[in-house]
Amino acid sequence: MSIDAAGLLAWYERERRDLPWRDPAVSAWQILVSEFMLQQTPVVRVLPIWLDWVARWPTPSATAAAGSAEVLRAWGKLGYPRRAMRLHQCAEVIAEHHGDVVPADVETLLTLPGVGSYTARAIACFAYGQWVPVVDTNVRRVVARAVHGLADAASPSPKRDEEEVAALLPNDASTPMFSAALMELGALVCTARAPRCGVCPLSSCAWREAGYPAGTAKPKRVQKYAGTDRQVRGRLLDVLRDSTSPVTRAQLDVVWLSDTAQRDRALDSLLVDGLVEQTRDGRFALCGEGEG
DNA sequence: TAGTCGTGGGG
DNA sequence: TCCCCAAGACT
Repeated sequence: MSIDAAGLLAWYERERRDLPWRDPAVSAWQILVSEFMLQQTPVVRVLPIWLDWVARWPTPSATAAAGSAEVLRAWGKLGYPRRAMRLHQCAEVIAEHHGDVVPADVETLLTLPGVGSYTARAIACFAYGQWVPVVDTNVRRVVARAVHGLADAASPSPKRDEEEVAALLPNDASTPMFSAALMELGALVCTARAPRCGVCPLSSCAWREAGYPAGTAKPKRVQKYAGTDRQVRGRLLDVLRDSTSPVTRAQLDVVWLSDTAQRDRALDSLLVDGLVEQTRDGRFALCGEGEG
């Protein structure tokens, strides 16, 4: 079974969200920035950060010229701050080795820090209009349901997933819009929880035709957040983002009093990740403080 | 391959 | 309240 491209595209024209990075005037770099920010992060939280970001640093070289500490501050509480460091590194590589132009081919894109199988293809497709499959969690879910009649996608397998989606793509200039529409359908209608099948534009869906069978996949264990090292890291970084001068160990210690071993482990991991650095006098700061 | 890595909103 | 989830990458 294939996907009803005509129905999908008509629905997309009608219902698509008016997201700023979809404006045709937006540069490949700014699309790349949006893709980094959107990794595992809802659109509504990315919007304000992205708007400020591209106004402040519109090009890779402008981003590279900023210090990584300022980049981490601009990232704010978007989450997964290692993405901000990788975005900064990505800007440096593009500025230094690619003439300040985002590469257009998937192979080269895959060499960039923080660019994996999804992001490389999203840039090639949405920024450069290339015929390449773009497979994110939304696309995998839509295909699992509409094509295979399954409630949930199997565990990701990039090569296999991309081959399968490639076979569904239209062989014309509508490919980028088709991929954007598949993702949009997964985000707005064919959602993970409480899908809105009553308003689905697809003329055929294997899952619907099978009577919406429940999923059989074993429930993937959801990772807790409260009490984890990630929460401790978040609190430590919060202190460092709010201070333009290095802070003492004591100023960091107060954010996590219940488990000192865990607190030490979290701080050490931030140092290892290159998000935090220690000054010669033993205080702590965001990495790259004073640069840029 | 499975675990790690933030954060906050909604059911 | 608690739990699930949101345009993944990396090890």
